[in-house]
Amino acid sequence: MVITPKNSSESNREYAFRTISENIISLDIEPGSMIGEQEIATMLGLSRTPVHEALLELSKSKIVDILPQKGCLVSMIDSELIREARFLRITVETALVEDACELAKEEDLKYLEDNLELQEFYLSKDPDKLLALDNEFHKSIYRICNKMQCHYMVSLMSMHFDRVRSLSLHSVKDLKIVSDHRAIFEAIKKKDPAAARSAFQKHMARFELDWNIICREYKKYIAEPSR
Amino acid sequence: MVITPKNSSESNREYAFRTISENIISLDIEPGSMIGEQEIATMLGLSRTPVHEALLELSKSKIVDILPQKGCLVSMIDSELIREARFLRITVETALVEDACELAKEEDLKYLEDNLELQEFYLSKDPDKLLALDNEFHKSIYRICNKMQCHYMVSLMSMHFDRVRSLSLHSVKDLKIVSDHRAIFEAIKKKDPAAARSAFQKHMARFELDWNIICREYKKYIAEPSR
DNA sequence: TACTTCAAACTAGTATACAAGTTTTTTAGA
DNA sequence: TCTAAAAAACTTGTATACTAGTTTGAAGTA
Repeated sequence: MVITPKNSSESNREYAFRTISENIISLDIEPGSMIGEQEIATMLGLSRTPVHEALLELSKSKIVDILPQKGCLVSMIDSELIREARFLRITVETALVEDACELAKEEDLKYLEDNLELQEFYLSKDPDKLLALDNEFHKSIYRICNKMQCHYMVSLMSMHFDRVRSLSLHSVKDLKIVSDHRAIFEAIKKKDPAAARSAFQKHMARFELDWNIICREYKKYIAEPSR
Repeated sequence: MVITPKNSSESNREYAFRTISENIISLDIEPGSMIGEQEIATMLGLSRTPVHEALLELSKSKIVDILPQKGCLVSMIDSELIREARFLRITVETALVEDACELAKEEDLKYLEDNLELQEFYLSKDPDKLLALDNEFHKSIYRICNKMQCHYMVSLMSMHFDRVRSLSLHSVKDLKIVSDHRAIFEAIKKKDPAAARSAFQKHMARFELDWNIICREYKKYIAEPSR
């Protein structure tokens, strides 16, 4: 488990939530492993209470499964939940990129452009940095459309998806996501909703290809279909 | 505050969450009022802990606003958050009703039909019962499409919307929602995605009309636009 | 050795106690 | 009476203590 210092602006609960989330997404906490409240509390120098509350929130998205009086199971990579997370993101964000064509102001376009340049810079250098920029790019679309509450809900579910993207960035060589993002950006800049829509859907379709590769390489982390 | 007995299958935290939610949506707890953890804990015969955790979860959807060391504010009716909740529901459920045309089995159609008959029965008799059946109808669409995790996320945000629907059912006389639901059902039964889509969008558009009526009648509960 | 039983060592859920910050009330002073 | 400062009475955040249930492992029995 990777522990970063506590940000002065965050509460103990927020600190615990952020740290656990980061470690689950980065796979520093392995899918299928058990984590104890006391164990994490000790590592973070906190009591059980804020850790308990953080795990409670994480359990809402089923990224962890609290087994009362037993422990806290970090979920295996579950293709059904990833499917749901993808469905939600594709559905919501497809609608958003169309709206963004109308709503994006000059400063919004500037911000997206800056983000894209950083993505291009870090493309082959730092996968984790790229992932953070990717997330920020998508988040900006929500911000442009004044849908930050939706972003919170979608991002909570996206953790299932993010964990796999984390794998993907490290194992899949041929990355097209940055050029995808630029195509989406250009469509928004040209205020062309149809182009934005198709560029976004092309972007999200790419994942289908990667899934087969990931299944092969990380079989041990992938849940058996329950049916 | 209306207190129902604790269901034997639910934990104290779930009991607190359910009770507080129900009272916020039914407006038995007034928008803009302050509620204390201790106060609610005493009413429910619990300690602060499970109540605290329930309020924490509610704060994630911004239906309550926890002010540290001050108290817990039940949010005013906020048109921006309602807009977001509606956007999310319309976007997600429009996609779902299309999919449902393909995925609905005989037993699913049977279940929807039964629900519809109950809706028709309670239409002019019991607004709260009707609201519950309405929610169950929409939830069934998620179930048919295997998207229950999405349902949880959407429903958490929908509380803003639900609170207004609760007003609407009591104050708006001309209710078309049941016939809307039947139109959606018939489209799914005929496996006609285009018809399902348009029936659903017609259903959700209806709310625009009611909003003006609600604003007039319940002005005291509606937040000032912050901008 | 293999199986049972029971106790000890874990787990999370919840109650309580205290810490830290805000609001309200009281009191002192003019 | 009015103002200002201090203290008391609140609030939530967090730590700790206890409860209840699960797992584990050792002791006892065949």
